[in-house]
Amino acid sequence: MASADTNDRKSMTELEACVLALIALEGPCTAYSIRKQFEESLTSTWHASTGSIYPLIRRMTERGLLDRHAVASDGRGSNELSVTPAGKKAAQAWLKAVPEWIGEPAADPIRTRLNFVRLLAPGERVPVIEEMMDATRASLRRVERSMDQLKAEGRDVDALAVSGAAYELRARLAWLKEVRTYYA
Amino acid sequence: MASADTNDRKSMTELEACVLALIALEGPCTAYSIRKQFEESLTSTWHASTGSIYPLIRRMTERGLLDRHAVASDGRGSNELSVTPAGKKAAQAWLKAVPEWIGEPAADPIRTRLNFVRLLAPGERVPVIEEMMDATRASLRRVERSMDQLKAEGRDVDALAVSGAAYELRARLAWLKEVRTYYA
DNA sequence: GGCTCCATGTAAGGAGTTACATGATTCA
DNA sequence: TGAATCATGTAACTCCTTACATGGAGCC
Repeated sequence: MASADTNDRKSMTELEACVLALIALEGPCTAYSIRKQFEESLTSTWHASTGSIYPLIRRMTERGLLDRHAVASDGRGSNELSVTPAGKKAAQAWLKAVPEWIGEPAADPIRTRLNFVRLLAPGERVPVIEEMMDATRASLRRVERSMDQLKAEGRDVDALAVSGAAYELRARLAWLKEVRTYYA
Repeated sequence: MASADTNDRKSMTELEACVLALIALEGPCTAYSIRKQFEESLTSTWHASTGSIYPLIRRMTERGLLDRHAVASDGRGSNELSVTPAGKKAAQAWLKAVPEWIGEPAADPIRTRLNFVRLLAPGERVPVIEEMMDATRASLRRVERSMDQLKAEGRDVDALAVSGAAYELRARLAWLKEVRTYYA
């Protein structure tokens, strides 16, 4: 049947797929620049620390998904990374194969915590909820600022992608407001 | 200065805190029942597989946060777990110490993927987006069903907690609709 | 000459996953 | 008596994190 070797490589982690897709989309770039982009990302989930990114790139190169070319003019040993045809295919396959679990609510540490808010003394609950609202509002401001900037740069597609986070944060705020009313 | 020993234990992971808070809230229960609760939870983030839950409980017991009592009447070696006073304090401290990052948008694999949707051929984008919408709708139905059931059981507090997920999913759908329009 | 950024990497360790292993209880 | 469920655990492995280590490039 199908060759278990070329096709059937064990599926990628989210981080691997994410890095691969990023390189596929943004063209040749260094590991360092990828790391920076993750660092500046609004969701801190993706840290892409050195200890994860360099081994990851080695793995992907060994699997034939990435190519690396030393930048001749740079004495620092810079490597430009680009996707191989197989790498591009893999990134597209990752996008097209929508897993069933993907529709699930995202893991939100605020929701997790609020499941247990009754552990606090009655008077302590509302202040905690309000701290969470403040943190969410601060985050929302950052997201909106980032959207404005992207729009100003004419990067409407990226602004639209980021707006997903804004939708989420506004929904969270609406919910927290309801929860606060309940515990007030 | 402050005793580094009693107070200063390295902060808990989300899973540890979650298990601790769960035991604190739901009273004595077995590791098995905790595992079941996580399995049935609507967010599959928390698997709490045997390989994580049992070592975790041992760690927490060693740290003096949990107590375990063998259930005498059970020949299966069942252990009832309960929180120690220190454990309850730790759970409350976890809830009260709202970290700055908590306001950030949650890591949503759908948002992650949609950042890269331009990697697909133009005709492939909308179908993928619609699959994601379907998956989200299915999830929303499950969440709403679960809320109805909780309300029917008079567990309004729990229903309110779950409704946070409904808010998030509806926001995601609204955003996906906008994205679909853009790519249509 | 020294500071900051660019750039790549390793080492030790933690936490979680899957798969395996074992055995009691309950119910048809 | 056999199957499903209750119940606890270990072993091997993967990935990620933090902290460390190294050195060139650009600028004042």
